[in-house]
Amino acid sequence: MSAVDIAFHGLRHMIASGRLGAGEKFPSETALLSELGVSRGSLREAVRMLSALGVIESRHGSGTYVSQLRPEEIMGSLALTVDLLPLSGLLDMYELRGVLESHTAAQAAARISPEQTAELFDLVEAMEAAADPEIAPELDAQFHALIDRISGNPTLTVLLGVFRARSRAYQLFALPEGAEIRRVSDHGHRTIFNAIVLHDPAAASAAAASHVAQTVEWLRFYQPAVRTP
Amino acid sequence: MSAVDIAFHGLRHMIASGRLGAGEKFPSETALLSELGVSRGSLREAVRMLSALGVIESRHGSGTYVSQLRPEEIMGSLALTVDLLPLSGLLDMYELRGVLESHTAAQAAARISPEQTAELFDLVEAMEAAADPEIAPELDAQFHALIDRISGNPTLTVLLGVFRARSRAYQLFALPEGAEIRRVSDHGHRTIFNAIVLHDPAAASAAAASHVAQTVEWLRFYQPAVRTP
DNA sequence: TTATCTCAACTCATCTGATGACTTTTTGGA
DNA sequence: TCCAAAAAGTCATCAGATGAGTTGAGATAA
Repeated sequence: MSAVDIAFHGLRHMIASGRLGAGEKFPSETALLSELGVSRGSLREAVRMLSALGVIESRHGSGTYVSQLRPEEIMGSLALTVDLLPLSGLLDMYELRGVLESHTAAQAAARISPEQTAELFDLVEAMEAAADPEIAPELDAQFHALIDRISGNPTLTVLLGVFRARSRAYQLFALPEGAEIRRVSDHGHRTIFNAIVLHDPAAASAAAASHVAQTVEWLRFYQPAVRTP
Repeated sequence: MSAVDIAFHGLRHMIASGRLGAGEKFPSETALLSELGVSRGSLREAVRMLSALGVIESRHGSGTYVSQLRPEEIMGSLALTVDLLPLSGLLDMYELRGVLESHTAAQAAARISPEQTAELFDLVEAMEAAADPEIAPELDAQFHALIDRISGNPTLTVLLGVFRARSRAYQLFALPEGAEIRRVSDHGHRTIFNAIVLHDPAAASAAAASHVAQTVEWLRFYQPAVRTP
């Protein structure tokens, strides 16, 4: 077991064993060095690992703390990695996304309030009216994010946000066929919207699944290159 | 932007930009130092971060490589973190698990082969017959894992495995009420099994959802302490 | 020629010491 | 009592040295 592994599991165990709870502060670097029996470099690498995973946070000048350990934060750690997956191996993940989108759409249909209905309506209208090819994808994301939020599960909201950001990088709307794709996409949004507003979970679920399936079709067919800013 | 951030995003960009593909080797530490303009310590911390996220791998004496970038590997990086979440904030995640279990059960019902049927049957029988309280949870895990595998999506298999490992740490069967819990649990398994064997996706989906919901009920009611080995 | 062994070069792993930068607490004065 | 400056504590970063594992070229023997 390497020095970094010792430090990593040592730190992790402090949380798993209940010695430290969410938000609590670790002993100082110096104290941890002697407790874990590794050098400062190894300890710092272990801290960075747990930090990348969203489990702990280091604050310069203050100390190192256990994070709030909220599921949505943990899922958020996927954001920087999902973008790196090649399109080829991504279809499994789209199946996952389809299942989850169906679920949030159904939940939203069951729970949406009048105020939220108005908000969602505004987004659909704005999306269909958007001429700017920069704005359309942004509204698209907002539309789906709002549905996720209405469904009431922050973890799912974050996870689907991660997936969606990945899709957006492909910029389907910017393809030569972008106009037609947008037309079909907007129609899909309208279908989802109608089902949700009518409080029809089954229809919303089916519409969302179909919407994702459509996206997968486009990606498989066009295989657009990712934008690398 | 801190030195580690510079190194982290620099490395990440080498993959995102396509300069390095899955399995390819990074330049040596020394070469990266001058390219990224940070010290060895900072570079190593950044490498560890990406390594913890499952994106790259360092091999002692050989070099640092991009991982295979398979979705299931990325999801696997959650294994060490989900176990740390407190029960209180875990219900959102169980909703996620319920949705996914329903899906894999339905998929399995649609796709199961005769050989797989026999295999699954053996597991159900063994589980109901298991007297040893150590073996029962293991067979339980195998039963669900097999269903996931039959459903044909490695990413989902890994993700659900992570969630299930989390549940197992609570050792419901070891409670005073364990015998009754096992009886109900085994009945749930039998229901799921029957639906899958009958190629009835809808029934399988419902049975799986109910099985997860039952688990959540138990956890909420008993709030057992985690086992910390 | 082919197979195997040896060793040098290359690579990551770890430790140590020193310095900088930021935050929090304490302290002293108004 | 309030506020600002000082001090203490903490993480951030760099640089150098040494250890340990891997790899491949070249020597050697079959």
